[in-house]
Amino acid sequence: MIERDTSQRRAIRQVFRESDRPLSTQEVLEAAKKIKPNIGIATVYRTLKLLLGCDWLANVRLPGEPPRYEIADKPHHHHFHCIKCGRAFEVPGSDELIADIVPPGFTMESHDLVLHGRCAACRDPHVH
Amino acid sequence: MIERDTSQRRAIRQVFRESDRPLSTQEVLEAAKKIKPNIGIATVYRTLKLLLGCDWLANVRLPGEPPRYEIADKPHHHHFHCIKCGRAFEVPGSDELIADIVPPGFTMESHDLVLHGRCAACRDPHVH
DNA sequence: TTAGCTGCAAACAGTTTGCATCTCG
DNA sequence: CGAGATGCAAACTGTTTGCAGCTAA
Repeated sequence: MIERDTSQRRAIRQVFRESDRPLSTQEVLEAAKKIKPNIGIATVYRTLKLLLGCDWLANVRLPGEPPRYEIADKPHHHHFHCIKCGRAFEVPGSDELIADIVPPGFTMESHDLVLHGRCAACRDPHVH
Repeated sequence: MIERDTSQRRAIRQVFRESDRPLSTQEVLEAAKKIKPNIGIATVYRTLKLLLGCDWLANVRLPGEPPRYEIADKPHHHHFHCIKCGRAFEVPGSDELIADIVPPGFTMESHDLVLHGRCAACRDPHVH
């Protein structure tokens, strides 16, 4: 799927390897610019699509948020979306709980669970 | 919150009252045009925002899908998104289970849970 | 009558695409 | 050298906003 190993593509993969949370397109662009200063947004979009297509990246879609991306080989987990700083975090998955609520006759193949609240850094409700 | 009862706003509320499923912006526009043919898309957006603000409408956001809206008076529930027919269904909420996985230091205020799979009508994997 | 609402079109924001140039292999 | 990748800017799509005219109360 990946045809050539260019410095731009190397920079984008490095950005994801060094991140512990899912990144939006803009976050990828900004981080990649620190490695390859004149990389363009079109290259970010094209590379994200490429890395999704070969399953090197996975799409993280929080309802109502622009799409984010993370390396695809992570173990199953859910996401926590901070309502103050807007960042997304990983939280451990617990699946048996969810299987119980599938209605009779329905077959569940996957699920998305997103928690909304304040992350540890934004926990004080008096500060904003 | 609603200041005036105009024919456009009446048309949009009628559309939701007569729908048994969440509607996207375009679906609202098309249905409202049957009642008020020259209603504009800007009025739809403005009215949806207004009806969300006064909690007459609720936002139904399935990850990766355009936003939909439904009348807000429904009890807490999750959605099951059928990967074959694309329809969204309600499933009962089960909240205590989810509180357990919030990481230390984080504060959860709400959550979104979407199940993906086949509904009872689409359960046979050989048919498509 | 008049504050608030509407339709239109222009403005915006996020994403994709066309193209001349560049570069990996 | 040449196919494929890049950066730029223009094109697109979905949503918001400015404004002159309209309408509910």
